[in-house]
Amino acid sequence: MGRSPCCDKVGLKKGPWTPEEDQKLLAYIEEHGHGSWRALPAKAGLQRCGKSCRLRWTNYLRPDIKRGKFSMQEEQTIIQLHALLGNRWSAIATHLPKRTDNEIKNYWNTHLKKRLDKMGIDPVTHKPKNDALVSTEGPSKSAANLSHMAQWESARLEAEARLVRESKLRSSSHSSSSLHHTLIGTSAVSSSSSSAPMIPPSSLSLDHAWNNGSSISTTVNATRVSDLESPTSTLSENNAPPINITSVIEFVGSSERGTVKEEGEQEWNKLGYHESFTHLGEYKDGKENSMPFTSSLHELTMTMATTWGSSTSGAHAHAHVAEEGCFTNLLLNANSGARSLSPQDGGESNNCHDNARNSGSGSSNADLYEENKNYWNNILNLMNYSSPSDSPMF
DNA sequence: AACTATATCAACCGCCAGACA
DNA sequence: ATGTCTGGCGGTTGATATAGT
Repeated sequence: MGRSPCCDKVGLKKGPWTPEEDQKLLAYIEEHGHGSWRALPAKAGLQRCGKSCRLRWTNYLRPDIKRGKFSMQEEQTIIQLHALLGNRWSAIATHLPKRTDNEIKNYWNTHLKKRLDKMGIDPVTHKPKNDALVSTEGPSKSAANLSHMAQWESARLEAEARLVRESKLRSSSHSSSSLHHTLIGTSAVSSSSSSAPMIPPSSLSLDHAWNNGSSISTTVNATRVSDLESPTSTLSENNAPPINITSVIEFVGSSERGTVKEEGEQEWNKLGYHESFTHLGEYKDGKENSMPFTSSLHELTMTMATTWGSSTSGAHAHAHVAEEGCFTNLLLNANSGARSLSPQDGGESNNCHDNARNSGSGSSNADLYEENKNYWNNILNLMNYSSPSDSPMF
């Protein structure tokens, strides 16, 4: 049974919106909230379908949208999240406040994908195209781990989104149709400022459970989140990392703590990417959070590969992972991450890296490290030498 | 100046999942 | 249990802008 169209297409306008239409839509939503998108066009006096109105609002008219060029930090975040989540633009957008999924998608397709491609990196797998790396555990081991972790991250994001929706419903049930409430409700995640929590209080229990569970299976059971669906995993449950929602949020928030210059004024070298990866082991000033977010996904993948890969049946190593929240800590602990990228260096390291090292399987892991290091050095160096404005890649 | 190629991005389309009757 | 409605998502298109010849 096919579904009926969202609205009667006959006589409805399509194509670019006029300022007058924008004004009508804005005025209506300011006064009444959007309510039912299907019913909105008639009420607002627009010859558009509800879907078109919703898109126009969410992608363009919403007041909490940041427009203009993406900062280097935003680019970095997109690349890393894309490596983790794939083309899940809405999920990526939740980690880039004030950016819409459509905008991120466009930016990826027109800028970042091409850039990675020209660098010889497969924008889908985020691996070098001529990747000949084959670990002794098999070529798919780390990929499988990453995929598995991505599944959990995806599930977490979905659960998070559901909780946001629930919170939105709750808040809307207590509100009139004022724009204020509408805005809060429709952008509970993406509109958060650095001082505002990105997730509703209702998700804290989930966060807590994710953080404290000793295994995914018990964690999920303990949360009693009725609609939290576990993804179908290709690995045993014991390999799954706990996901720290708060940490992931902080990871995004931390990227905003720094002075983010708009309109592409930032440069990679100002962020210290180049230095952090070319002077491994050095620690600029020793202050926590003083270095911008430099943790690489590839390093993360590497660490997961070594940690999980070597602990497939090792409860001990897994317990470490669960307790320390390695995944998100890696995202967060840029400093220690940069310090301890090499498996051979004698510098400080966090527990995750200790785990990776202690449980690693020798030379194959070292090779993997080298491969990963080269991969991200490539990305970061190339980006460093090619600011968007003068990039030879465009 | 005219034409063509390429880049950009707003908007559309089709599909899906959840809610609801 | 089933069908319909609705909102949301990701892929794609097409109009416009810009660069190159």
